[in-house]
Amino acid sequence: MLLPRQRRKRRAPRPRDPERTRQRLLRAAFNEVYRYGFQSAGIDTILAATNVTKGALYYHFESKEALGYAIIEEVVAELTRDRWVRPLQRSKDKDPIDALIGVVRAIPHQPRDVKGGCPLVNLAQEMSQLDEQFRKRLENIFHAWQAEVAMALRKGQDQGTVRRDLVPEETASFLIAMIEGYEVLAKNAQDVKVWSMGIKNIVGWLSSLRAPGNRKRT
Amino acid sequence: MLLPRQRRKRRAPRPRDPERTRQRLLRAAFNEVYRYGFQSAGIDTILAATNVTKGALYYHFESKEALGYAIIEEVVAELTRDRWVRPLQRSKDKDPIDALIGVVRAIPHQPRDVKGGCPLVNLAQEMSQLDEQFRKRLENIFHAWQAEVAMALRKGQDQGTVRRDLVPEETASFLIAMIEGYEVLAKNAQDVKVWSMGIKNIVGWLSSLRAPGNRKRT
DNA sequence: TATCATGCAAACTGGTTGGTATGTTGTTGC
DNA sequence: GCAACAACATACCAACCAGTTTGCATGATA
Repeated sequence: MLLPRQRRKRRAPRPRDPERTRQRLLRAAFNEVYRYGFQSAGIDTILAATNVTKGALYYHFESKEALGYAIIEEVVAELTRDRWVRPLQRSKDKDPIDALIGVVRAIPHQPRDVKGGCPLVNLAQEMSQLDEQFRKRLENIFHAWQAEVAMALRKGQDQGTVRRDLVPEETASFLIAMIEGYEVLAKNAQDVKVWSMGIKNIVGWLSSLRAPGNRKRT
Repeated sequence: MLLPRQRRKRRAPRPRDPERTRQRLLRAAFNEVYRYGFQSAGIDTILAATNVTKGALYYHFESKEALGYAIIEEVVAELTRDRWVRPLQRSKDKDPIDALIGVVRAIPHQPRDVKGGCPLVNLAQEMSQLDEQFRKRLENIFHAWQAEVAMALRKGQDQGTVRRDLVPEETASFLIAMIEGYEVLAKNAQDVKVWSMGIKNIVGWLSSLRAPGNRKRT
């Protein structure tokens, strides 16, 4: 029983908006997880950053894992769509290599982002081996990403702007690996310059994918 | 006070060899950290895997962090030396590109390794942003790795077997980024095939570094 | 106006965690 | 053969942590 004899004080009730509460929780949880990793992110710390109480959290999410799954499906997946899927679909009529270069250059590169690394990689690195549910959700995102890049490359092959000797899916994975790899290096160095150098090299490599006769200067 | 009236039972004393005990602790701790990450690796779990007691651990290491530092400096650094520094130094007289291809192909690729990812990346990913002491030690390893690859490339440039238009240090970082990137992808997929494909592409890229006129078929 | 489900708030709990205090044993120097 | 130190073993602890229980306010509904 909770405080049987004494009246409990309650904080002044705030306007009720469950969906808003849920979103606030997701955001704060994402930030915590982004910084400390899923396992080390504390429920209490997340709550402290939101002015939401534990009761509310466990009303919206069954468990810490459920919260983690929601972070991936709603926050991380959305990030990827924002940075890759939509930009590539918007620039459908451009040369795909130019489009890819543009997207790569547009990856956030503020000190905050570089030092924090890629949210997708952070989670994959930590959880893929430990929890199949995490892994599958992360794989969906990787797959959507790769499929989008592959589609752009294939289109370029049809147009004649991209070399025909490369396999779009493999090349897409290669590009993703390069990006994630540099993201890891830059995060370890905690240095934006490492990232800039990475982008430069990746852009150079992307240019080498142009079909002969379609070379431009970069 | 500990059990003031009752005699404590003690396990049968085992042969004393402090250095051996230390190494056993390091190994077990590395395994735990490799699997669960540093923050989530439990002291008690590590001890359970070793038949060593907490007293012994805290006799050899001041704190969990100190244990982590030792893991990096002694176990992870040694792994990198084994896989990169020594092989590259042993094959000094070979074509550096051939040597690099050999080393890349020799990276462990058993299911265990692929599913666990790269120990260096695992730790860097988790700790670089959180603990400067971890970060610096990991950076030393990355740096030694990069320097070794760069040196091989430079030697190739002098020999005329490697393209002169590339900057050895940058290209070395690029290679490392590719490897780590694929390591992340393969770990997330928990699939050896992803890794094999990565190696294939990396080897292809390495071949493209050969100086014109020195091209071989791969 | 009474009722009831929704959306929380806050105290509480049981297990885990890194770390410590202190006792005990093997070994080494004298 | 004994003191002193190195190398542990064991019990213990405070803090923390995910999750639970119960209470309560509020708006929708009857």
